[in-house]
Amino acid sequence: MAPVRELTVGQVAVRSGVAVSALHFYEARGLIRSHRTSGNQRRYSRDVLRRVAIIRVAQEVGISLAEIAAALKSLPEERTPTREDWNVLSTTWRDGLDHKIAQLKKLRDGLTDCIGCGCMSIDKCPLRNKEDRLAQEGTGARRLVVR
Amino acid sequence: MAPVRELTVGQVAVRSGVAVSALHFYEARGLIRSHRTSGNQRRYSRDVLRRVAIIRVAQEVGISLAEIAAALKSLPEERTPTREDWNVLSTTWRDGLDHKIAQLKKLRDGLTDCIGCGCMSIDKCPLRNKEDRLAQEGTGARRLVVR
DNA sequence: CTACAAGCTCAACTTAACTTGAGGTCAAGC
DNA sequence: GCTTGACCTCAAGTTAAGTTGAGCTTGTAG
Repeated sequence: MAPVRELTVGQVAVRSGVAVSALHFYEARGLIRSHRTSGNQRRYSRDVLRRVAIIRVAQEVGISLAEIAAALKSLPEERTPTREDWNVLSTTWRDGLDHKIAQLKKLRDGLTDCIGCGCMSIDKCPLRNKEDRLAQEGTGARRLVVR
Repeated sequence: MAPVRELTVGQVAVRSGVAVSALHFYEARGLIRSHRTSGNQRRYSRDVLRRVAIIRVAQEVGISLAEIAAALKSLPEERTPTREDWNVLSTTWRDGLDHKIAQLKKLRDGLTDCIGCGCMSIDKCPLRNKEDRLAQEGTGARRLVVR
């Protein structure tokens, strides 16, 4: 088969692993774009596959569609994004991702050390940085804060 | 004031930073427990603060209430959980956390290294380990699902 | 002993992210 | 030319995780 230039919604669905209804939905939300045939059917450029891949991966790590949509705004609409375009997006997210990774590591490592420590006190305990003052004594808990 | 043995729902709310309605909700879902006064008001033992802290932290890293509820099942209902009890819980989650951390790293590193590389092909690319190969059917199964 | 903040229950509403269904159109193989 | 599967639109349903509100009860400070 000769290289397919444009993809139907069904093809995108199969190749991206995302339901047709979800693709419609993403389009309605402005995350992806398509143009229409004379018969009003959607056609996608191959770029859409990469976009959808990003959308899914980002979602899996807890980024909302709204945030993803905002980030994708940095990509050009008219042309296929260049490496540089993607780089901008990636650096936009990098800090947030670094933070999230750090948080998860702390939770993973801290869960065992801290959870049974009885340190439900002031902001020493990662699990208790709001204002609970009745308990005292914080054994060496690290901070695993959040957001 | 002598150390308070039991907490009202309002006190738990203030000290945990969680709304009263959310506490009711968690109780309905079996994540926390209370007993009632003769006048039908909830009273909580201090353990509930730690439970709620865990619930919030776990939620923030993307664990659903259902999963949290399942994990909390490993804690004893009748006595204050010991360090060992919490340890069981922590190791239960550790694998999931490890996996999630790996995912995040992939996204972080992959965004820069891979996203503009044109490698939307085989499983070399972290963002594309589903099966997209031009013209080769393959109704894709979803591979990179976490959780 | 009484006022009134704090509680209680239950139902309905909210947002996110989709899915399902109804009713109708398009396009490619025979 | 027809049949059939893929598409289209739009509305309504679904799940998670709560919030909001109405109507009624409790408990405690003065």
